[in-house]
Amino acid sequence: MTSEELLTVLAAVGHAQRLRVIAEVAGGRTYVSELARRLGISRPLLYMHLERLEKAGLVVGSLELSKSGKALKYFELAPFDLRVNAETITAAVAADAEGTDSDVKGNPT
Amino acid sequence: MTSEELLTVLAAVGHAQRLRVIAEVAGGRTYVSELARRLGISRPLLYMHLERLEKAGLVVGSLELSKSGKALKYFELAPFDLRVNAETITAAVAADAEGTDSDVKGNPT
DNA sequence: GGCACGTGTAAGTCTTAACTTACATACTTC
DNA sequence: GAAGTATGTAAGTTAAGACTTACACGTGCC
Repeated sequence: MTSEELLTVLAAVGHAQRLRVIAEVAGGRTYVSELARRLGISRPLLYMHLERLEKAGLVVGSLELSKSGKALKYFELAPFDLRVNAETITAAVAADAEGTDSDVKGNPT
Repeated sequence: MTSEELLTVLAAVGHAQRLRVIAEVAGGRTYVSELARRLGISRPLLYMHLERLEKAGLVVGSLELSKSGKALKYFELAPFDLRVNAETITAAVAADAEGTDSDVKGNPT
C-alpha cells in the first residue's frame, strides 16, 4: 500500500460529515436523497462526500430501479478494517520511496 | 471515544506531509530543525504539523538541553494503534449523540 | 561583536476542500 | 402537462488548512 492509497482512505474518513455518512450507511443501505434528508445536508454536498468515500473504497453505490420505475442510487458499506499505527504508515511511506516497485507485502512477519 | 477525538487523529494522519513526519520520527527521535532539513520543509511548517500530531497524541515532544547548552526540541513517536472500521466509526458517532437530545430517532427503547 | 545554530510565534498569502444555488433530465401520478 | 420525487452536474462562493516570510530571543564559538 502506497502512502497515496493510504491517504485516500485516511483523508476520506477524516471529516466529520463523512464520519456521519459512514455511520448512517452502516445502519443499512439507503439511497442518496433519503440519506441527505436524514443527515440534514444538501444532496449535492452528500453526493460529493459519497463520491469520495466510494473512491476510497469505503462505500459502494449502485443505481437501481424501484418497481415504480424511479431510479434510486443506493449506497451500502464496503467491508473495511484499516490499522493506523507506526508500522502501517512507515510501510506506506517506504512504498513510495521504493519507486515503481510496489513491493507487495501481505504478511510482514 | 467521541467522533471529535477520532477525528483529531484521523485528520492529523490524513495528510501527506504528516505521514512523512511520522515515518521519519518512527526511525528515531530527532529535534525539529534537523527533522525539517531531512524532510525538506520549512521549520515553521513542520512546527505546525508536529503540533497537530502531538495534539492527536501521535508524537511527543520534549525540550532538552544539549551539553553544549543549546536548547533542542526532540520529538519521538507515541505508541498508537487505531482501528478504522465501521464499528469504530459508528461507536464514535454514537458517542456524540449521548448527552445531546437534539435528535431522537423513532426507535424509543 | 558578529556569525552560526537552535526555539518560538505572528502575520500574511495561497491553495484546496467544503458548501450552496441552480439547472437539466427522467419517470409517476394526478 | 403540471406537480412530485428522484439522479446528475456545473458554476459559483465561502471557509479552512497549508505554507511562506519575517522577526524576537538565547547560546556557543571564532
